[in-house]
Amino acid sequence: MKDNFLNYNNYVSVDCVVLGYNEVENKLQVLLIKQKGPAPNTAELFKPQYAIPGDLIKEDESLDEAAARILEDLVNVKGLFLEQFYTFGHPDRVKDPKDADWLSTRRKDPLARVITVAYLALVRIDQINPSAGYFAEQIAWRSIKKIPKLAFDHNTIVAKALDIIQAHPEQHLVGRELLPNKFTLSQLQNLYEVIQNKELDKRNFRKSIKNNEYLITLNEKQKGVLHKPAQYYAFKKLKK
Amino acid sequence: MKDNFLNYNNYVSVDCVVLGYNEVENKLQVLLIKQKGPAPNTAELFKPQYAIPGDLIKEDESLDEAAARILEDLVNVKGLFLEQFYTFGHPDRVKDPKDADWLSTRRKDPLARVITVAYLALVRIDQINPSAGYFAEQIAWRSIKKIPKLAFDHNTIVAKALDIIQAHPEQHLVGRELLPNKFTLSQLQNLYEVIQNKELDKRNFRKSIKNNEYLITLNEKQKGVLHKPAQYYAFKKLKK
DNA sequence: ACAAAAGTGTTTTAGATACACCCATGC
DNA sequence: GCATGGGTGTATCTAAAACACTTTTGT
Repeated sequence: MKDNFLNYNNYVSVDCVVLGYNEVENKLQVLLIKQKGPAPNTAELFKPQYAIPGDLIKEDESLDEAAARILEDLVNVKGLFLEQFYTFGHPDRVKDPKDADWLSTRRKDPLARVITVAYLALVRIDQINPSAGYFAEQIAWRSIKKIPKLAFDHNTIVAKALDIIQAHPEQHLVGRELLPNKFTLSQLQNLYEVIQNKELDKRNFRKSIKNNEYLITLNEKQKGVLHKPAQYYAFKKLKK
Repeated sequence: MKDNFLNYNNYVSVDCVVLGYNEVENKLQVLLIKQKGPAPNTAELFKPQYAIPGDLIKEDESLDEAAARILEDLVNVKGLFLEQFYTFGHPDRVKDPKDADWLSTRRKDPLARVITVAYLALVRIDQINPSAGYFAEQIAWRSIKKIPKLAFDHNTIVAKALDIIQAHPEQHLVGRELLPNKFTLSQLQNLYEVIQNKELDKRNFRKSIKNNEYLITLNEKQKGVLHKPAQYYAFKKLKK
């Protein structure tokens, strides 16, 4: 039982898989940061890697608050869909030699394990303004189909996030975050197709979503398009 | 960024919601422990509470290994269904005065936050042999419908575990853990009814499970029962 | 022969799938 | 008038739900 008096030296972090939807190209992308060197303009001493944004938790904040803080610092947007999905804590997850360099500049004990609680965030790429700065030298959006090698076990974390969003049955929750306030049924269908990674039949799609009824028909149509203008829709407010 | 050199003092624990199925009474129960006093036979100085089994993680073990260790120490069974489901880390989750007493005997810093990674385990009550000992003064099974007030935020943790098992669509995974190697369709139906907390129609139930096909028909029947003997079935092996 | 649980089919309903043409607009 | 994406209906199949009686055994 004495053991309990020791086991105290755990770093705990929150990492965010930020998925952004690019409506124009109809792609899902992940927000990556390029790790910062130990001090400004010393980046050349370093081999910076791409990583997902994350940070150690602060003493007085909950995990949800930490995730919101990281997201806010990075993308300058509040109140988005944000959900904890898994915790990664293998003792070796920060022991890869490729990561030693970065850790040595950031940790009192660079060899100590880091347990990380992973969150999934959904954002509209066109609506946010990610800023390199506190967290990163640079930020970059990368298609979920072409994710580079990432720091630590971040590839595993991203893969798990993608599994989860694809398994998620209540996709209108996802739609709420990734579409503008008013949108056409084609926009909605495109989004669902990207998430599910398959094509959907237009008529069947419209039938099924009109049954499930989380949509309201606005009384506004597209203007200035060179084809039949589409009806705009919006999501019903969620009760509770 | 200096903050990172501080945030080191986190206790990390793993807590296990052990759900046991009692086939005879057809009930789902949760395994609870009664907290141990600071030393043998000093329990009377204490107000021991019920809690779910958990422990701080050790330096060299993964979260999954910690969960398996806790479960093994407690119920003397290996290799059961065991799944991480959520991490609880609110700064106040161990700050309730009711818990101060226990913490003061177990922690170098009794006020430090404890982040706990929660696991769900499924066991057949008749197959295991939980032992009071290392973890607990006593152990107790309690029906999921009558769970007492527990230490820390353990009521919240148990509630979340129950949500998850009920939402879980692949219930045959659950069945594998909670039924004997050979079983009748009525046994399977009883289990599903308890988990879903509703009655199922016998004919429809049999139709649906025979479609989904994860069962094999054994060539053995019940013996010595005072009614028509039932056919035995088994689960197909899962391929990886 | 009776008590007890096992076992079995049909009908109805709702949702999923497959599939092809006309419509409104800008240029 | 033509190019562009928007919008619509029907037929078929599959899955879910509702519902009642006969069978096999032990005593």
